[in-house]
Amino acid sequence: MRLISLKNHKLLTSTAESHYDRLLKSPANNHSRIKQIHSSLVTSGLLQISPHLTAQIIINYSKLGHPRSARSLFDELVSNSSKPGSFLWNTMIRAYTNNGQWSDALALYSLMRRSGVWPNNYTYPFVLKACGHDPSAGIWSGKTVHGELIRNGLESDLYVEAALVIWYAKCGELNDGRKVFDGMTSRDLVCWTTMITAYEQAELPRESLMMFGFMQQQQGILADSVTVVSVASAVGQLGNVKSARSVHAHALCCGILEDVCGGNAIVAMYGKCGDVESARMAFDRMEERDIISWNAVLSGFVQNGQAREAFSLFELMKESGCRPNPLTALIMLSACSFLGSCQLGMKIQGFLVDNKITVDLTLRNALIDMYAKCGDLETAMGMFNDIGVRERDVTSWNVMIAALGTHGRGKEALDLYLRMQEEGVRPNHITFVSVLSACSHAGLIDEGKNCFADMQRFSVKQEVKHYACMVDMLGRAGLLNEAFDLVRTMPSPPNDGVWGALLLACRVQGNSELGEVAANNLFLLEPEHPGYYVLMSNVYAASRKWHEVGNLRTEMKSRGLMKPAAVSMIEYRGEIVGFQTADWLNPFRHEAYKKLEGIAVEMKSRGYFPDRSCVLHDVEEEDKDHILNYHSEKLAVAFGIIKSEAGSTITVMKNLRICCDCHSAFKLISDIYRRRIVVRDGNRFHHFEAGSCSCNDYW
DNA sequence: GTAGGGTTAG
Repeated sequence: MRLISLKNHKLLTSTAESHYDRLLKSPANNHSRIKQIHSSLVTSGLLQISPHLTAQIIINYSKLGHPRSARSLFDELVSNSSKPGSFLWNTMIRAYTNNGQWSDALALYSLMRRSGVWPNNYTYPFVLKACGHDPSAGIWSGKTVHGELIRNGLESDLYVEAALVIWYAKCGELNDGRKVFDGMTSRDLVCWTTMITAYEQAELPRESLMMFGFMQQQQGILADSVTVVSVASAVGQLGNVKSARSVHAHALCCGILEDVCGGNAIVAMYGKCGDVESARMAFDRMEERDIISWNAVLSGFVQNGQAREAFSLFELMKESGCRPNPLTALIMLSACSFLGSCQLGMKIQGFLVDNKITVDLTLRNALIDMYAKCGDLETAMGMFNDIGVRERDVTSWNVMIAALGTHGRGKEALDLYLRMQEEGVRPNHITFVSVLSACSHAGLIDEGKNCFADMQRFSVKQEVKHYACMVDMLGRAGLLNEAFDLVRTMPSPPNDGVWGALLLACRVQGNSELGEVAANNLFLLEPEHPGYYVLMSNVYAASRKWHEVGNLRTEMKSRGLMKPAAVSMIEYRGEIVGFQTADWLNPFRHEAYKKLEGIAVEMKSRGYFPDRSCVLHDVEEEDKDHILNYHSEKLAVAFGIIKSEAGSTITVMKNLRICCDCHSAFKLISDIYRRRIVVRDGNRFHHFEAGSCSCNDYW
C-alpha cells in the first residue's frame, strides 16, 4: 500500500514538472507571468525538489532582463543549504553574461570556486566571455582561467577552445589565440567564424579574408549569416569594392540577405567601400529593415559626401515609420556639418525635441561641433557654456578646443586646454590633435612645442598624427628644416599625413627641393591620391617649373586620376546652392557672373590688382585674371552679396583651400560691401570683416 | 538538464 502511494507521488511530481516545464518554455511569457509561476512553484514545494525547474526560472528571468530576480532565487537555494550543483551555478553565471553583467559573472564564478563547486566544460565559455568583456578584468584573469581549465583537463573541448580563441583575440593576444585554434582537433563553422572575427576585430582584414577563403575552399564549410557579417566588416575595413561584390554574391546564394543583420552588414560594407549606389540598392532590396539598416545607409551616404541625398533618405525614413534614434541624429548632424548648414542643423535639433529624443552629453557635444563647423562659433560657445562645468566630459572640451582652433582663435583654444586641466579633466590623444592644430593655425610655435612636451606629462602616447600636427606647425611657420628633422627622427615611420603636411609647408614656403622629397614618399604611399600630385605641381608652378608641372600632369593622366573640382556652397532660402566654375546648369550663374563683373570694376577703382601668383597654369597674364575672377568661392560670395543686406554675414563653404587672390579680394569686398564674409575651406575658417581676415594672413 | 561566433556609430 505504501509502495503504491510513493509510486503515485512520483508520477504526480513528474506530471507536474512537465506541466510547469511547458509553461516556462512558452514564448509568450513576460516578467509578471514568470513571477506567478515562480511563486506557485514555491508554494507547491516543487521548486525545492526540481533543479530543472529552478534553472528554467533563472533562464526566464535572465531572458527578460531581470538577472537580479534570478540571483535572489539562486541565493535562497544556497542559504537553504540545498547546495546547488555545477549545473545551476553555470545557469546563473550565464544569466549574468547574457545580460552583459560581466563583473557579476566573474564574482559569481569566484564564489563558485570558493564554495568548492567544480567548474566543468559548460562553465568556461561563459567565464571567458566575461573575462573578455569586463574592462576591470586584466589579462591575468583569463590566463588564470586558461591554466585552471588545463588542470581540469578541459583544454580540448570544442566550446572551451573557441571561447579561448575569442578571449585571446579580445585582449590583443591574437597569436596565442591562433595557437589554440591551430591545436584544435576538429573545427566547426562557429570555430572558424571565431577566428575570422578575431582577425577582423584586430583590424587585420586580409588575414580575416584568408581564413574565410580557406574555410570554404579547403574545408568545404558553408558560411552562415554570422560569418558573412564578420567578413563584410573586414571588407569594409579594406575598402575594396571588388571584394565587396564577391562577398555580396556569396551572401546572395546563401540566402543571408533575408536576415536583417546580414543585409545590414552588406549595406554598411558598400558604404565603407565608397560604393553608395550599391549600398542603396542592397538597402532597397532588403525584405525587412530596422533602425540599424537606416543608420547604415544614411552614414554610407554622409561618409561619401552625399549629405543632401542623406537628407532625402532621412525624410523617407520618417515616412516609413522607423523612429530615428540618437545615433541617427549624430549621423544627420555630421551631414549638416558637411554641408555647413546651420539651418538644417537647427531642424535636426528641433526634431530631437519634438520627438522626445533625449539630448544627452554625446548629442550636445555633437551639436556644438556642428554649429562650429557651420561657422556659427558663437552658438557653439553658448552651448558649451550651458553644459555645467562638472558635466563636461573630455569630448566636450576637445570639440570646443578644435572649434576655436579651426576658427583661428588659438589663444582661446590654449586657454580652454588649461581650464580643462584645472577642472580635473585629463587630456587624451584627441585633445592634443585639437590643441596642436589650433597652435598651428594661429602660428603659436612655442606654445605648440610646450603642448607636445605636455603629452609625456599626461602619459599620452605621441602618435604619428601628433607628429603630423607638429610638422604642419613648424613647416608653415617657415621652420622647414626643423620640420624635416622631426620627420626623420620620429619613432615610427611617417605616414601620408606627415609627408602631406611637409609638402603643404613646402608649397607655402616655396621650397621645391624638399617638396620633391615629400612628394616622392607620398607617391609611394598613396599612388592613387590625386591631391598630392596637384599639390606637388603647385609647388613646381610657384617656382615656374612648367616642364615639371607638365610631367606630373601626364603622370596623373596615365593613372587616370582627376583633380577634384572646386565647389563652393552657400545657403539661400533654406536650400544649398553649389557654385562651380563653368557650371552651365546653375540657375543663378548669370546674376552671379554679372555681379562679379561689377565687383571687379569697383575693386579696380580702389586700386586692387589681382594676385596672379596663385594661378598655377602656364598661361598669359590676362587669362590669369580671367581664371582668378571666376573661382567658385568668388561666384558664391557675389551671389551672397546680391541676396543680402549691408551689415549681414555671408557664409560660404568650399571643399578645397581658398586661393590667395580670393583671400585678398574678400578682405576688400568685406569693406566695400560692408558684409562679414565667413569662408570655410578644406582646412579652416576665415572671417573677413572691414578689410582684414581673422587669420591675419597666416594660413 | 546547461554551451560557443555578430551588425550601425566615433
